[in-house]
Amino acid sequence: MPTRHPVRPRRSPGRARAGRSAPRLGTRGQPEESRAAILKAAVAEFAEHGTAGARTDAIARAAHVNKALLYYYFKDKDTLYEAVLDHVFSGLRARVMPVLESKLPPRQKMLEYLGAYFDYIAANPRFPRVVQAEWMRSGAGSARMQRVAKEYFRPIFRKLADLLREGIEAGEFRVVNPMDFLPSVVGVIIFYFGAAPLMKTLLKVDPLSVERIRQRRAFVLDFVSRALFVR
Amino acid sequence: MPTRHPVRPRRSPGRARAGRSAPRLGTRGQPEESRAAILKAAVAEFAEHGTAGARTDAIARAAHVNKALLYYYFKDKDTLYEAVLDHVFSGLRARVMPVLESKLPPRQKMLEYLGAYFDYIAANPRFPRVVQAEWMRSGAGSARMQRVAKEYFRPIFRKLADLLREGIEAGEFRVVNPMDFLPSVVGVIIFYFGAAPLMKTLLKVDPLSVERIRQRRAFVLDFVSRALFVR
DNA sequence: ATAATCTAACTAACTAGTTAATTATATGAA
DNA sequence: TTCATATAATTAACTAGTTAGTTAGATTAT
Repeated sequence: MPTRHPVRPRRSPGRARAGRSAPRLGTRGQPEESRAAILKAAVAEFAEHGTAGARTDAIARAAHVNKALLYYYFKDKDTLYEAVLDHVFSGLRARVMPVLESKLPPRQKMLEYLGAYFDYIAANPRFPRVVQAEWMRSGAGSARMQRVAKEYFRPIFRKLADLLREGIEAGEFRVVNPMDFLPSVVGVIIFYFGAAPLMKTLLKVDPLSVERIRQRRAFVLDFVSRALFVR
Repeated sequence: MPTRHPVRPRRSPGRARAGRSAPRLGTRGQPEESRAAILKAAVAEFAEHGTAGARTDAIARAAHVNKALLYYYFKDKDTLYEAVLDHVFSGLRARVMPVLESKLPPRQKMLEYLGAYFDYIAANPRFPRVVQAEWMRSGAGSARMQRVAKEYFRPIFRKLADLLREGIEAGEFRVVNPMDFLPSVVGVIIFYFGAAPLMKTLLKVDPLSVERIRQRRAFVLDFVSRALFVR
């Protein structure tokens, strides 16, 4: 028979983890911080194990929070994942939209966009993993992804399509189909970080070292520039 | 209490799904085909739901096979997934290595490689999804991924690094770090297929139509050419 | 017969989510 | 200032449902 009804010595409730150095989140005081800790832990857990593989217990543990609190702040696992997606993509949008709405000339605007996108991912190398997992799901796109697409990607995509048209008309860009060019760029930026663990074992280099990331950034901008800009 | 001990009317064993049109695999006759059917179903299931989300019941059902047969051919879910990885990557290696071992001049060899890679993925658009999920797991790379890396990626990577050196020395390629160039190329090729569902909802086009794939292929070769080849 | 191929039914373990409290703080009346 | 109290924040322990994997046997070609 399995070990149901564990007879562990019970601590008096509400005073768990007495001697810990952790600042004892929650207990009326740091609700914002508890929520944030849960979200942060969720990002890590979803990134590591995917939507289905992520364990709510593990998230709660990593956030130093009781599991029920997770359901107090977020309706269920799915809602939590949705919050993670919003966190990731609203962050991206916040970095990238100002650039796209600026009045820079096409060439410069494109370079600024690439840099902003790259920097955001480089600062949060886990994010690609969080996304990809769901990204590529279900033939027509789940209702959830539909929402994310409309809320975050459509506006960015529109601006970028405008930028491409503008640059092409000005004779600065080669003629490219946005449907081909834009996912290619995202692929170049994102894939490196996804493949980082693999590269670490294959080569003997740390693909995420500061120096490497600096080189990588330069490479990406150069790579895309050569493919897009008219010489 | 849950519905344990279901009292469904039992069919005589060994004669399940009587009136079905399915060719009734197995029962001493088509062991190869049963195995293949399981593997094929597993590819689809792992692609759609990831390692953790994939359901062995669903795989068995899709393969028109009893679940226990799945464990007869494959030790466990993990082993099945490993078989899926081997299937996917050995196929890739088979397409790509002959090109890399040929005696074509660098420029042409690179284009042939790109085309071969692209065609393999285009013919199996589910494969990127199967891989990515595991691809980007666990900081240092799981023991499983370690194996896959050594068996499939290292030889391909070596040949490609040689090709790059050769092309650079011949003055045909710009000077690029393989660590930057190669993952970029893979990203460009793969990402489009992963993002296909999303693009389908965002735009009103089928990203996987024959015509679209033809265009995409040309774009990818051109995109990479401009970034790599000296003009 | 017998060994390879295949199956219905089962179980042990896991996991998302719930429940019924418990604690701390802010608020406000006395 | 003090004390009751509402309520926001938090928890230990539990449960219902799911799922990987097993068992004990049934077919069937040779």
